[in-house]
Amino acid sequence: MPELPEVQYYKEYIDATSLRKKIKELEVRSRKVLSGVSEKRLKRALEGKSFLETTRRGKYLFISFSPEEWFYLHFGMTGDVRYYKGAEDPKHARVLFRFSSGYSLAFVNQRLFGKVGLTRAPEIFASEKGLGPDALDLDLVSFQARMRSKRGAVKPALMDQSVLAGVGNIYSDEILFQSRIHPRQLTTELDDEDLKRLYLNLRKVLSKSVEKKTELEKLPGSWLIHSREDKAKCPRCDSRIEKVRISGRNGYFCPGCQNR
DNA sequence: TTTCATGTTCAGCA
DNA sequence: GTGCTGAACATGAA
Repeated sequence: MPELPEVQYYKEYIDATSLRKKIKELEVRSRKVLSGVSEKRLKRALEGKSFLETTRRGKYLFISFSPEEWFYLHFGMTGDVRYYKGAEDPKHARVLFRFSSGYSLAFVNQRLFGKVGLTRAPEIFASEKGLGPDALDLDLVSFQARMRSKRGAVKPALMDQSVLAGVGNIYSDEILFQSRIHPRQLTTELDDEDLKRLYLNLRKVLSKSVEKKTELEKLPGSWLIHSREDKAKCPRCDSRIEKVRISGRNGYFCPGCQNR
């Protein structure tokens, strides 16, 4: 379940569990998730080392194990990380770090759309991938400029990882709902005020979700996230939620709250 | 049995 | 080049 808030949660989870512990063994259960690195090279790079620090950019999570060596993870549509003791490995564990303490850290990724690999630095990786600035590390003026640099509908612009990194399908719907902007509204039709509202709601939605530690049921009842279903009742007005297909993804919005 | 799913990437088209 | 659509990737739930 990985958009920015979930990945941020995994980062904090790793910080709390897995730093400065010696990696006795690295186990690759599915080579499919390896990106640009062989199992052999990955094992050689990491075994005997310890994780030092973590950072996140958009939906990518980075963990250093020497000053210029970073392991990165991307979850795709499914997955998380799990830290546990003993031999009971979680289902769909694709890469496992065995610490000498007897604990393990597992990269869990059911659908195998996830990727892990190595890079010399998160910034280098981000520029190679064309990743934009992190959605929570962006000021209003740059947000406005970057959104305007992208034409077309506002929803795909929000989700474009080269414009800003971290927002996916679910949170883009939430941000647009709270900003009262229709997902098909063109970015060129948005004025400074619209973009400011969008920016403030983006920060609010993402930071509140980070705070609730991915427990969606703890998010306010006024949020769309609980009603992402065609013909569901809008949490704010009497309209019914509608489904729209935009850029190959299904989005949900309220035709009453979100006018064009 | 069919459709759909919190992502990314690529081909084809206007 | 830009934006949009559909498909592919792999697995499971409804």
